[in-house]
Amino acid sequence: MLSETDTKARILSAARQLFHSRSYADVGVKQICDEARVQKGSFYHFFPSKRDLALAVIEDMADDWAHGFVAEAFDQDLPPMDRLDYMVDAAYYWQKAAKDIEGRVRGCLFGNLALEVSTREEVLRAKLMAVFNRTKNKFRDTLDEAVASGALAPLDTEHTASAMLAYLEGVILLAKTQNDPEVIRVLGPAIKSLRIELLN
Amino acid sequence: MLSETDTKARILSAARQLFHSRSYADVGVKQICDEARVQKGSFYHFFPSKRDLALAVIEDMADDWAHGFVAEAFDQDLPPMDRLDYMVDAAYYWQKAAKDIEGRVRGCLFGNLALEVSTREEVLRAKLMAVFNRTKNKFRDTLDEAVASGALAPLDTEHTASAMLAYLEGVILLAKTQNDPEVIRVLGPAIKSLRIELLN
DNA sequence: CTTGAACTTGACCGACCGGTCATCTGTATT
DNA sequence: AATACAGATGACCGGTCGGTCAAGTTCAAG
Repeated sequence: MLSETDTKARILSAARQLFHSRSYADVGVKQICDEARVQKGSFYHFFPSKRDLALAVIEDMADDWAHGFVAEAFDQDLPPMDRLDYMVDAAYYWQKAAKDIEGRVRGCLFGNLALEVSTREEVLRAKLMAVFNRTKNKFRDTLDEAVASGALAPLDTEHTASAMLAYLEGVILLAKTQNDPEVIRVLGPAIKSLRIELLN
Repeated sequence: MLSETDTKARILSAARQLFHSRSYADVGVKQICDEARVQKGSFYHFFPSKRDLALAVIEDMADDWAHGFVAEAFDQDLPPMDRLDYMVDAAYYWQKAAKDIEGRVRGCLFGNLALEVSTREEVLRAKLMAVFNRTKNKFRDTLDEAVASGALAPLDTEHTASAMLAYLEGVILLAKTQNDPEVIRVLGPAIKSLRIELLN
């Protein structure tokens, strides 16, 4: 037993790709199945609904993301503030690669989905919020470390971390709207200038 | 002559509302027609396609927006840097109103559409980019004025303006994902801390 | 009173939507 | 060899999609 064909993985991979370069509502289950060389019935054997597939795609991507370049960017061996630049660089190169290959800046899958489905799929919204929260915590830990080491003057690390995440998403949004990854390279580094002061 | 029924206006209004609280792909022409109390055929008398409707909605909204609170926020009588706070406040109250009424933070219509359709509707992407560009120019003019008056140390106003717009969109994205307008109130004011230095 | 254009109506189109299901196959356990 | 179950198949479902169209209706200009 142990089943383990790669069918489920193929579906996830195809769905991720299609959701990312088009959108959730614009991609049908049929297209995903064709792309993954799988039959409709097989699809519904693994996923009870399209929504559940999206949920799985988000989880899948969040894992890859967390163990991929987020892990690299937030490498403990890097000076804290350098990690922010690393994060921006990674975003730039990733979007640039997509543009070179597909001709389109695809933006951030999480950001894309968040704006598209938040108002009508509560489960997905909550999941995406959790992903953002985890990322924010990475930023916050980095800022805490920078403050502790004296590389950064004390500030409200929790909220500044949120602000930085927001800025990164905003910059990627603008890059996608202009279909130009250079936007990220030009605007990205300013993430380090964001500050939210401590109250009291 | 001069036709002038309000049919077209009703369609635009219904479409704006529906696109904003759901999404472009998720709202059908039929639903828009029902909401506007108009027949399908009438719809296609005024708009050659759904895409053209979206284009008109964006233009329509951009006008209201420009003559509405953007005009107020960028009021020449306000001290330049105060205009930024005004802009953030306006975003906050607007999203809060939506949340109080519909129970959902709807986010920015332009940002929502930009992430949803940029990769597959070039015309819409270009239009949205133009709207963002005009807004960025408002920011830039404000920063130029602030620098001229000595309220702000010299910096790259063009790029800082873009950064501020990106940040605002990012903050709204986060607020929508958390379905909580307070995010805007907490993170918003940090828009003034963003800086992109002049080269050389 | 007629013309013609602006506008409205609602039936209709083929394609596709998300989802279901009975049936079959392949394989691991008994 | 018999059982059982995960997985795969493809036809099928009602409904909706964006869009079309021929046939009205309304009304101002000639």
